[in-house]
Amino acid sequence: MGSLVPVPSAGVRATASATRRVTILQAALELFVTKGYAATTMDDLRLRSGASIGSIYHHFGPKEVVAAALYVEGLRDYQDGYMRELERHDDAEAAVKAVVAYHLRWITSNPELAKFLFHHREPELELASKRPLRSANRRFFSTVSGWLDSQAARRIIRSLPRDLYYGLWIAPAQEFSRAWLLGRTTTPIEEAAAILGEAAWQAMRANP
Amino acid sequence: MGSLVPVPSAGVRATASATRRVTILQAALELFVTKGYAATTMDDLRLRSGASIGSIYHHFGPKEVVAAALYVEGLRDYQDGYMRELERHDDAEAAVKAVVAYHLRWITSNPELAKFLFHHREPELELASKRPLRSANRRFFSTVSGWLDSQAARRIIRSLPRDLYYGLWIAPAQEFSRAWLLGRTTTPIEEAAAILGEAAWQAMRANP
Amino acid sequence: MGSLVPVPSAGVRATASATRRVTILQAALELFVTKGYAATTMDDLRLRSGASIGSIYHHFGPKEVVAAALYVEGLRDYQDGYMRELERHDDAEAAVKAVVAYHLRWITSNPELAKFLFHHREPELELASKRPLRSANRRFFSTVSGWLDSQAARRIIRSLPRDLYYGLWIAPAQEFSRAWLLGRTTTPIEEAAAILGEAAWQAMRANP
Amino acid sequence: MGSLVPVPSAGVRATASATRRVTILQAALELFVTKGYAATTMDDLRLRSGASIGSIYHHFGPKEVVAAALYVEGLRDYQDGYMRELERHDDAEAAVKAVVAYHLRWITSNPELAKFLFHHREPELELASKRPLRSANRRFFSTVSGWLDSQAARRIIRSLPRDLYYGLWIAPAQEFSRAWLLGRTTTPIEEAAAILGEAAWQAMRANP
DNA sequence: GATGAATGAGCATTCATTCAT
DNA sequence: CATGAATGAATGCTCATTCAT
Repeated sequence: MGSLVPVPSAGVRATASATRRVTILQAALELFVTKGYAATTMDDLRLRSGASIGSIYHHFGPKEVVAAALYVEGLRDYQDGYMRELERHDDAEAAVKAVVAYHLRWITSNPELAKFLFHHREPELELASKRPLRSANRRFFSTVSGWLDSQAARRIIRSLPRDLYYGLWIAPAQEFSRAWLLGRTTTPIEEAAAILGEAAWQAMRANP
Repeated sequence: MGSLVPVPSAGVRATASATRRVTILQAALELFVTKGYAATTMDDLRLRSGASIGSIYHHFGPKEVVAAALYVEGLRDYQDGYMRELERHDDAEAAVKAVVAYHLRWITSNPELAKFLFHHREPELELASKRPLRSANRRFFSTVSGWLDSQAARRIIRSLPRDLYYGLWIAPAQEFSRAWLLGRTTTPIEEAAAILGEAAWQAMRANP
Repeated sequence: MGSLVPVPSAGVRATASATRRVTILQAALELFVTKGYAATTMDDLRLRSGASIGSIYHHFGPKEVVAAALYVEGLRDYQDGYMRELERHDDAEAAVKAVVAYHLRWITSNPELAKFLFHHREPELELASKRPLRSANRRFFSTVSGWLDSQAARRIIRSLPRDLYYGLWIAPAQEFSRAWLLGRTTTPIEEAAAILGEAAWQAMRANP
Repeated sequence: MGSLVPVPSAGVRATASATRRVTILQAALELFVTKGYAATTMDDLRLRSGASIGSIYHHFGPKEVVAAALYVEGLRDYQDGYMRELERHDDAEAAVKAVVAYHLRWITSNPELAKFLFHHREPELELASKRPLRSANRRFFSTVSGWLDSQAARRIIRSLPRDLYYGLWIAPAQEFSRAWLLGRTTTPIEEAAAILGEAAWQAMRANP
């Protein structure tokens, strides 16, 4: 889950440069999270990854592209898992709770990537990742909205303005994750998942 | 609410330099929010504020300090209003809901400041504001925690791990505000406040 | 000896601003010697002297002028003492040795001023002090050269090219002083004065 | 003697960047001597060396480092020649005089470097060159002191406090060189060398 | 693929100096 | 005489990016 290393398809030899690519992405992730995107220099990246400047440009091009690669690959991984939880559960209650638990699990499994994706929104970065990001987001939001709509149509989940669902469902878990990433929590993840999942369900269920 | 302009006490003339200081802060806020802290140059600030480079440095010093001033003053204003809501209401339910409404109101009244405070966490910035920030945060968290503890002791609010309260209470409203600031909401603020306040109360109240 | 404080002539009240002037000069001396002229800022001077920027400019004008005042007053004091030793002694041997002893005494009595005058030649500074300096130097060199010529004419001191006298006479003591100012000597001043005076005399005396 | 250009070993092509490095050092030397270290800007250096700002920083880093490189390489060359004279001569008298002559020769052969090393002590500069400088100086002083001690032990040279030797030996020649560098001498170097060498020997020899 | 020298626009910051109060 | 806000040219240095080898 959440790996940046593309699993090579059968019969496709993982080339040396695939390794180099991943090494650079790993270094970039650590740096972006520690110092921020704007404050990370290509030279920082050279030192940490061990690749030469020329090599970094060979594999990625401008700094923006390194960040974009990281961003898109991370986001896809997160969103894919999210949508998989929706598919996996026929029962709405189970699905709502499973997503909360998944969110917490993903973040604790990919803490660096989570910090980068969810906490370091530097305005400079937004534009870079536009193209492939839009498509990923569109797919994700239409899937989730579709699921919500169908549940609401069946009176299983409350009919709410769309712009309120996401906050009620994920935001409390998100806030808890933020604190967890900063090392400021004591509650075990499983316990938090149970409480936050239940709260999400109560907030979203249709009234009896 | 949320003004960066210190209201001059009666009989005290607002000095020219107090004006200059505020002008610079206003310009900085707009720029930081639009382009981000790292991408804002001192020359941008000079052009927008009308103050000379020398004058900016005379009043603040390094760029970091300008941002820190903005950050601290904004945060204090937000937190003061939050704590005032707790004092104002004897009834826990009313207080919980009032805080949610306050949060939404503050953000819609101070959209620029809200973006700067809540959405633009650039790692470079964190350190700068440390000293005075810590004390403000300490005061805020101990006040809020104290209130929660006393309500929990009286079995009015659920006994929960501390690290979960904040997410259940404010995070959904926060998420909604984020969307509002990006212009991606359609639900009117008052309606959102009602729904989110009620949801917060249900998530936090002690079970009957 | 070597005081920067002008002794007020009888009946002339030392004004408050004379004090201020001297305070600034003292601060400037310490700073120039510690950090160098170029690296000393007017703000350093303000902080160390306690005078406001405006006040420093009122008393001296540009930074160069502060340095020039220090330089000229210090050099005059040194040269006056030097020439006084020549007048005081009829005997050439006594005069040569007395000057060596005087040099060491002056430097140990005015260590800061000595560092400023003799060790910190920053090219930027030269020009500033030109006018009044030239006249002081001219007077000094013509006096000393006159004395040497008359002694040489009487076959008491060797006839040497003029450009060699100064090195043979003072340079060894100068070198010792440099080490002393850096705290790198152990020999007591009086002992050094005796040895260096004798050596100077042997190097300069006419052969029997 | 005194060349900043590293002589390429046979068969080793002088690389382009070695050339660039030397070009920059040459330009720096001229500028530091003319305007002083503090007053020389990186842009001056760019213009005079023909290298871009980026290239200068690529090869050296901060301005201090350029000066330090110059300083250390120059000092080593001077000290190496000094020590070679001591080795070359078995006879103490010949050695003492040879060193005086060497000093004058070195300075007249490397006038720019000599000005930089011996006359432009700007306090800002001292710290930069510390590390490699200390080791060079330590080696030099222990070699020279060792030589002096052994001569003194054999009663060939006077037993004097260590802190006086250097001044008696070299300082008069140093003072003459200073004047020579300023164009204020008329005596030919060879004549000065003879007189100053003899004077140094008389000041340092053991009494018969 | 890999390397690192070269480039130069761009930026934060400093600082001497002026001048209104 | 004293003060300190205001000014803006000047400066050291950074850094993304290119390209010849």
